[in-house]
Amino acid sequence: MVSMKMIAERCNVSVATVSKALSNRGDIGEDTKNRIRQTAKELGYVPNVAARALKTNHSYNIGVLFEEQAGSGLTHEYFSGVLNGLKLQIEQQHYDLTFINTSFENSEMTYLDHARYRNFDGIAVICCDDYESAQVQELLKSDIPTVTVDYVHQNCTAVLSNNIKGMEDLMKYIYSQGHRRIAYICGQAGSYVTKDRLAAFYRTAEELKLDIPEEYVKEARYMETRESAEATKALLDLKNPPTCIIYPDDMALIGGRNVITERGMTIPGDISIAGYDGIRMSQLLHPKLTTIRQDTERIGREAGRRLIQSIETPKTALVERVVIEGELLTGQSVGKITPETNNQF
Amino acid sequence: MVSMKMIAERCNVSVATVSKALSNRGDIGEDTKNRIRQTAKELGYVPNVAARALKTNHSYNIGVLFEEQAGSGLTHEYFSGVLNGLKLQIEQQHYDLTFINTSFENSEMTYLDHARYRNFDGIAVICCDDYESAQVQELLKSDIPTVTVDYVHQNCTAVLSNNIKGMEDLMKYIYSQGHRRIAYICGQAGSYVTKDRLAAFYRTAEELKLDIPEEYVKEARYMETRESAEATKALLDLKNPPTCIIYPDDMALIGGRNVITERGMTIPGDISIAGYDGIRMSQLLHPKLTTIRQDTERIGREAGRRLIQSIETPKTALVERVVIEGELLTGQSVGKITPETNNQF
DNA sequence: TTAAACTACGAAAACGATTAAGTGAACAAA
DNA sequence: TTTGTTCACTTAATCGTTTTCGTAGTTTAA
Repeated sequence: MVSMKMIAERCNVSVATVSKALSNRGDIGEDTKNRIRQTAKELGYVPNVAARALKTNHSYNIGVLFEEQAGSGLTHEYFSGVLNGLKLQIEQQHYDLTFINTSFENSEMTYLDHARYRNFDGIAVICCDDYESAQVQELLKSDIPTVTVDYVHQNCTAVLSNNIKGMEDLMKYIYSQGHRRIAYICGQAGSYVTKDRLAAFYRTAEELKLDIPEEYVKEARYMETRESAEATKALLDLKNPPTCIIYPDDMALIGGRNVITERGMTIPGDISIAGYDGIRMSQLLHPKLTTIRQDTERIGREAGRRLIQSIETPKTALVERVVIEGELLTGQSVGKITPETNNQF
Repeated sequence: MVSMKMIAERCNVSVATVSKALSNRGDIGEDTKNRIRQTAKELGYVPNVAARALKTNHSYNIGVLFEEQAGSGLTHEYFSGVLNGLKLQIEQQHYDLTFINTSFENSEMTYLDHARYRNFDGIAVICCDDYESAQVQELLKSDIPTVTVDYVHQNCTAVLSNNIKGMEDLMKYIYSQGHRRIAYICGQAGSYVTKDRLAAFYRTAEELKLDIPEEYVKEARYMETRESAEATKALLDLKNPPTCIIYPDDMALIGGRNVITERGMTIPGDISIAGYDGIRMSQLLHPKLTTIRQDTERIGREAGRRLIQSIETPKTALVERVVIEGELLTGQSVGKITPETNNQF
């Protein structure tokens, strides 16, 4: 490997001079600088990041926590979309992205230990089974600049998809189509996302003067088509079934959708359904799904931008709450219905 | 940050002794070793990977090339599945995973430069727009241990999904259901995957004594629903349309599926379709797709395992071709048809 | 008793960069 | 001429490890 030392010898200068020439700062003559840079290029010099990090304590590396139940997190379109946005943004700003190791078979390293070990300049927490766990909390409380997605911690800047507005938009659209009996299969309790959406669901219902019977709200984990199928069955079996069901996400919706079509009901003729996320597939299905598209790339990019900002100018760094708006995709899975339909019971 | 020096002072030994105690090698007394390890734990010592890498030239870090047309590669279920497998495997073996930077706005670093800069012990090439580009070739030819997925280079161990067997299985199953007029919308030429599948398609057709008119083979890029929709239209408009269409992948299939249903045709009543990949959604649709499930996690894991093997025992390292079998999911999108149907023209 | 061998540790160089402080030359001001 | 100031560069310390070699002290062999 070609080092500064070699360049220094070749140019008959000291290593310090080479450093100054390449980093473009410090006192150095114009012509020497050019001569050095030229030779560096000729020799194919690449700086040694380990040496630099050792000296400067600055790794230009961001750690990303991407914990995943069942080990399949990377294949979730929402999270992988966010990760992709994050990656694009930080690469643009000349940082690299390394996964925070989530395997502790033999080692006893915590997330924070791992972050220190790798000398991450900053940390992005994208997805995580249990934010309240000791390990994650230790990480969030640490003094390493950290940004979280869809989770709020006092110490960290958070980028949040506007689930409140999203749910509100969705509800109001459904209402505008004439629906008055709206059910909601929400994702697992304990998640911030669920909490926000559920609160928005109830609040909007109140605003619209809708009565939401207790049995209209079921729980099914995100992405779990079986659970959403079960919940759908329960809803359809009610004495007064809803005219529209909102699902935790587009994938979970499919589970319910299958139950509905198996029963010979049509969408949106006999019942309307709405999803969340706006995954690619949602706009390819027939009928196109009514859903909220989340701008995953934007979420990831904002997270990256803020994180690097707080790394590079710590004094001006604020703990911010950045909210990214979703977009209502009306699709065709929520149909127009007449008032009578709502009162058929 | 607590360093070896601090531990050394606290224990009244030299730094060298601490190093030996913690690395568990070298000559050292049993009791001193324990004393040192104890203090290290108490102080919360974490090794400094930069210093270690600088000295040993071993970063315990794997670079992954994940290049992505349109910047959305991470959301492709196949690739993200492979990446996930890779991540799981190498973390198990105490390596970390860092993305090879694909942004060159201001910098002029090539992939290889970036790999050298980060001192990657090994490289995994998971997905890549153009394997033949100078940059990628430079990387593959370099002396850094490298493993490729679904691409073969003389220097590198390759992990390959068995596209040949997969296509053969698919064809034979379709044939067994009575189909004799089988069309294939293949992915973009230039990809190894396409080449293999296309060759297998023709070879199996020959074996089955099937006649494949030239117009039965169309091209549409992977994941591109519009292009597959166009190709489907062309096929349906033929004087002698096929009774079954094989798509580049499950996602592209949806494009074709929509065209078919828009024309009022039923699947598999009026026409049969088959996909590839076996994405989650494929088994949730009605009818379930006939497709080949690729074992993405296994592919990723194998890639990781072989890569680390060739890093840690370079002498025994072979350039291997590891083939991972897919699995036929029969689904219901390919229907049984009678001989007459095949000869209706 | 003496030499050889072994044990347990320390001293010091090295990895490749950064950076504060120092130095000699050139030049300007007094 | 002397003094002070810039300029352009060098010296040398430093970051936290690893690793080779050296060396006391102890044990064993002759």
